[in-house]
Amino acid sequence: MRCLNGEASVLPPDFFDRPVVEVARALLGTRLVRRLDGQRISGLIVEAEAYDGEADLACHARAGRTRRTAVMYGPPGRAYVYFTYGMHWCLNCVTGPQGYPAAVLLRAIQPQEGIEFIAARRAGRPQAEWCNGPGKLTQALGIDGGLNGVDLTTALGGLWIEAGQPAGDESVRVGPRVGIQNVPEPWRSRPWRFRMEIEKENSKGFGNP
DNA sequence: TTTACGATCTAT
DNA sequence: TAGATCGTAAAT
Repeated sequence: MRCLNGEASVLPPDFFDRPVVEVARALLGTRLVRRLDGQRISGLIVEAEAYDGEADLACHARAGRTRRTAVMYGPPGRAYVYFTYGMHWCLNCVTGPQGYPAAVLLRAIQPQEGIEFIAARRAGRPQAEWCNGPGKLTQALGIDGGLNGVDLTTALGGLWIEAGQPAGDESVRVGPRVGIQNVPEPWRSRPWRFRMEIEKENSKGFGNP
C-alpha cells in the first residue's frame, strides 16, 4: 500500500491520538524509518516507554510547559528529541490529545534496512548492541535535536513510522520504566515499559510468566 | 549567573 | 562502578 507521501503505510495522526500507554504498547512491531541522503534506514520498534502528563513525576512535563517540553504539548505524532547526560539524544513520539503533554520514549529497535549505514555509525560494537538503547538507536539512525518537533505522520520530515506486524501478547513483556531511580512511587513502578521479545534475550526487570 | 542533575553509554 | 559531558530547570 502506498500513501500520498509516497511511503508505505505511514502511521496517521489518529494512531498517536490515544492514551500514551496504549500507544506505547501499539508501537511494538511497527517500523521506525529514517531517510538520509535518499537512503532508507529502518528498524522494528521492540521497546518503548510511556510518559504521561504533568502528574507523572518521571515525565519531563512534570515541571510544566518549558521551552524544552513545548513539543509534548503540541499535536500527536510529533517527534520529541531531547539531549541527556551530556552526550545522548533520545527520541519520543508525542501522543494526544493536543495540549496534554505525553510521549513514548523509543528505547530499542531491531535494524531492518540500511544495515551498512548503521554498522558504520556503531562501528566496533557487536550487532546485538547497535540499537538496544535509546541513545544507541538515535546514534545509529543519525537522529539529533535538529529533528525535534518533526511530524512523524508524514515522510516529508525524513523521519516517520510505518505500520508493521502487531506484537502478540505472548511476545510482549511489561515492566517498570528505566533510569528513573530518584522518582517517587507510584510513578517509579508504573508498568509502562513494553518490550517485544524477538529472540532469546535477557529479560531483566520484566515480569516473565 | 550559578548549580545540580539527568528517560545513558562505555570502559574498567 | 565510575567517568564522560552539557542542556535544562531551579536556585541564587
